[in-house]
Amino acid sequence: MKRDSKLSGVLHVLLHMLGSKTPATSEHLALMMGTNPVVVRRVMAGLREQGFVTSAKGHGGGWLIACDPATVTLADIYAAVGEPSVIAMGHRSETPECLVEQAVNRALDDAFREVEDVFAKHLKTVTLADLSKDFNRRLAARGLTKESQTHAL
Amino acid sequence: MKRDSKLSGVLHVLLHMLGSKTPATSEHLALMMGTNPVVVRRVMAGLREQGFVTSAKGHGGGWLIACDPATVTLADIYAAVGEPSVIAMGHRSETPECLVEQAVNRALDDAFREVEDVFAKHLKTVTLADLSKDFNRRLAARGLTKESQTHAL
DNA sequence: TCATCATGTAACATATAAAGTTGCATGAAA
DNA sequence: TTTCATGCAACTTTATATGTTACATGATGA
Repeated sequence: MKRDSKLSGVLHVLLHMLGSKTPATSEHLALMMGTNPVVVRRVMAGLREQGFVTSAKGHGGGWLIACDPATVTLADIYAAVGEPSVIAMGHRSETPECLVEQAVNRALDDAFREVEDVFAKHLKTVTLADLSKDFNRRLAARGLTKESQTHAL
Repeated sequence: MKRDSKLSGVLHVLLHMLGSKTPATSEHLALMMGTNPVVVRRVMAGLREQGFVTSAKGHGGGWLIACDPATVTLADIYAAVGEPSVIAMGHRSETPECLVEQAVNRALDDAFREVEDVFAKHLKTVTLADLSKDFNRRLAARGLTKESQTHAL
């Protein structure tokens, strides 16, 4: 299966935007993410609906963070991008007549539910600010400033 | 992403085979699974390598269970089919230079690792015999015998 | 006012991976 | 020696995430 990278991508973009007072254009963000501006808009649209970012058209327009990174968790962002399934496995039939398959589905669903549960709980424990802190640790370890990193994309 | 249904499929097949003293052909099993005999052989090959089933060519040939269902867990079967990743999400870049992306990858990897761990542990707690028991409960609930179900595919 | 810039979005194209299919080789049983 | 079954490689199909094009909408500033 081709893996969904929306959560990864949007987190990347959000972290680059953190602290910036000037709007970032989709094109600028797309360059950072190594993708297309339309893809950025698509995924950011979900965040805008939830009020985590704002967008503005025209000259000087673009995207701005509109939330407190210390209170927004990865679970919130995950929800905002549509909660793409974490699970890469499925059943051969979702509503089988065969009782054997029903038993199999049941057993696997138990496991899948547990997995989704653990994933959701984990995401709730990490805030955007936590990610930012980790990023700054990495910067410091290289003896760089936030600006030098930002400007290098 | 298209979901991997190898584990689901092979469990279905195994449960149908449980208790049978006569070999089941790939074609027969494929009919049960609603798929192609070659697909059955492909996925059963992994089980054979691990010694969970045997196969025989020629007249009266086919597949037979070669393990004790009470001691083989879903984790064993999962391993035998090649441990397809449970996780449907990924990073935009596996080895990013960007420190922001490194921080994001790290955070998500933590979650992914936990998920895989939980999944593996869960599978270890369920044996083929457990599945079979659940199947028989379902049969009884319908007032059927094992034979009537088997013959109806 | 109008040229420019940026988002909004639909429609279409591409890429990737799982599953399905075909064809033929191999070997066992009748 | 014919038939039946697996073994397996190569190819096709399908699903879905991502990328791309094109154009509408609306804001800014000269």
